[in-house]
Amino acid sequence: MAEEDEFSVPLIADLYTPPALLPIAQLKDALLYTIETYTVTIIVGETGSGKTTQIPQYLYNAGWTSNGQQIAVTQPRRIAATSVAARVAEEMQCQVGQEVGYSIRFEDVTSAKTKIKFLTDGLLLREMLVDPLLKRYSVIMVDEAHERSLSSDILLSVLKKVLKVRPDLRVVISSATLDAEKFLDFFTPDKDEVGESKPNEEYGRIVSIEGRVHPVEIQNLIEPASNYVEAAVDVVMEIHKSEAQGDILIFLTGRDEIDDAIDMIADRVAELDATKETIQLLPLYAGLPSEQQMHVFQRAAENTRKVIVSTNIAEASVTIDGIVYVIDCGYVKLRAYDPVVGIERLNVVPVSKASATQRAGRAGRTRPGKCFRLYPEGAFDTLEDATFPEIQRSNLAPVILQLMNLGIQNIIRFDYLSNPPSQFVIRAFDLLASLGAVDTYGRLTKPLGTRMAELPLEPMLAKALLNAPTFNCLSELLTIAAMTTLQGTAFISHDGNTKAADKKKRTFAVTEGDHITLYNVYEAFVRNKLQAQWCHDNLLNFKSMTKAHSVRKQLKHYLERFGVTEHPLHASDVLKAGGLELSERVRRCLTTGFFAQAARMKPDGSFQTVNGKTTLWAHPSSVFFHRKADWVIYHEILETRGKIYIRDLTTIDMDWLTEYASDYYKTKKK
DNA sequence: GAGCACTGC
Repeated sequence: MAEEDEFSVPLIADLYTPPALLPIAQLKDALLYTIETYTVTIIVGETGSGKTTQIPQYLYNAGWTSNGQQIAVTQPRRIAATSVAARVAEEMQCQVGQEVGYSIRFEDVTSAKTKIKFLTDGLLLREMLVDPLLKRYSVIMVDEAHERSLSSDILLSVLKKVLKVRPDLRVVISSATLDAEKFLDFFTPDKDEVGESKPNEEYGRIVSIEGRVHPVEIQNLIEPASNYVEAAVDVVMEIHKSEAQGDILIFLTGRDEIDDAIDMIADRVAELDATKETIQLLPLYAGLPSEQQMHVFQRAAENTRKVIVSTNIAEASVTIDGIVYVIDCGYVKLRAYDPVVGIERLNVVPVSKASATQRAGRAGRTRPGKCFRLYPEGAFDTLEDATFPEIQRSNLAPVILQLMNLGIQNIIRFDYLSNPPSQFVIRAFDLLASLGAVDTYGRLTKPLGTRMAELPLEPMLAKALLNAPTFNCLSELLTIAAMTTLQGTAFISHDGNTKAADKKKRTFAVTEGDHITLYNVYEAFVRNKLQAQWCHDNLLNFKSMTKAHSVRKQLKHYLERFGVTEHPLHASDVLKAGGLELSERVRRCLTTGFFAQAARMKPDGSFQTVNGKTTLWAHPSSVFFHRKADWVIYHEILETRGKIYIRDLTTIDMDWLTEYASDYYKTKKK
């Protein structure tokens, strides 16, 4: 499925199939005919079919860009957009940025010559704010639509609307077998909208392209594993003892399980005969610093079998060649949103059939492989066909803002691929109304609501940032907003030494809390000239800090466009701000966005929500994990293993809650 | 008291 979206490693000649030999080449004419004749074409392309790289070239050669329009190909991930653009540019013998280019946040590598443009689906949605009918494109290909990400679902919905006005536009959707029909049904216009000349079956077609992968033999356990980590370790040792050479990829659900499995395998390996083939153990998860992630791509030493123990990141985002054996625990950790309490949870749930199939396929990229599923064969049939769409598991406030800003009036009756539960929509509207982004008629407010929608930030943070000039702390809020988007990745620990990292972190910590601590970290980074070495010495993630720098710059541009700029503090401003200290102004400003996420510390160090119903805990990364506090607001709340953690905390006065959100707290008391 | 599945603008 995601054969092209891998880390940008150099192409290895013997893994590269010349385009003319790909199965898709035989279908070229049929494909072009279908796309020309039908408005929507669903491509069911297996792994290795070459759909992503070849179809845009076919369309280009067939003249779909000769009238000055472009072909857009959307990807769910940045890495995919850049690496596929590089591959296609190479095949077309041009430089990336010429006929073939890509566009992702912070990086637009396109030019006036660009005809084929790869971009993230989220960015294409943003483009629609400027070009609502996407007139610059003749064809839009939405790749990996079966993953059902929030932005690709939304994109497909708005494309359906665009097609009603632009019958000349062609939409190509790449999907897995199981939901091809669903996509086609979705795009087929309702009966009353279709004229005599265009019966439903004339609107779209499904085209299947076989892949070019090796067979993977599936083996199941007879009984369900009582402990799948232990079962996985047993299977690794069994493979190592009795199967031929080849690397092993294990799918587990999280970091703790990965660490446990690695310890257990290491113990078992120590008992082995040292003269025989040995095992190299490699963890893989998103939170791992990227240098360590890169180890999984390195060839193992002589007589060494690589065993990669991974989260779901290896299912589609990271592709590793040379895997011959896959061990699939059958579970995945997924986010679920609880609209009643307003918190997100991370739950371990059974994978879908599509996921299980994709995981197994990871064993057949280089040669025939084997997949060991740690559950009985019959259990497969009980799995869901596809992973629950993200839109049914998420806080919808950002989505709703975005849809409204695209001119969608009726959010409840909007044509979703899968309807989000109405509870989710109601909760999101409540929040947006309390922030002043929508009025009592459910319309986006101007300019506040539209500006919040345009900023690439969550609504609460966007609101606080837009309020910053009032508190004369725009520069500070820009930094804080940029740093909180890093989601805790600023601090790293070399070789798992979290003690040292915590100690370093304390040198930046302040009693006001995490936001101002993060501000101090960024300020120090800038004072030290954005140096990698300085980050390394202070146990900071250089890549993350550089990202914060880009985000800050981008946010600043947005605010300048809105006519909101930083200005020095004049005497009159000081008076307007009540002559308050900077840190208090920052904390008050944050409260104007995050008032709905307030809590009070109890003597035992835990926190309680305003309504007293829920117990929360400071995340261990917070300065309040060790320190005392009274009232705080927090940026993020997440339940994991039955305990609710809050992250990025800042102290406030209780009075500020009613000062800045009197309506919100009045209605809550009722 | 002890942690974060995965993306993206």
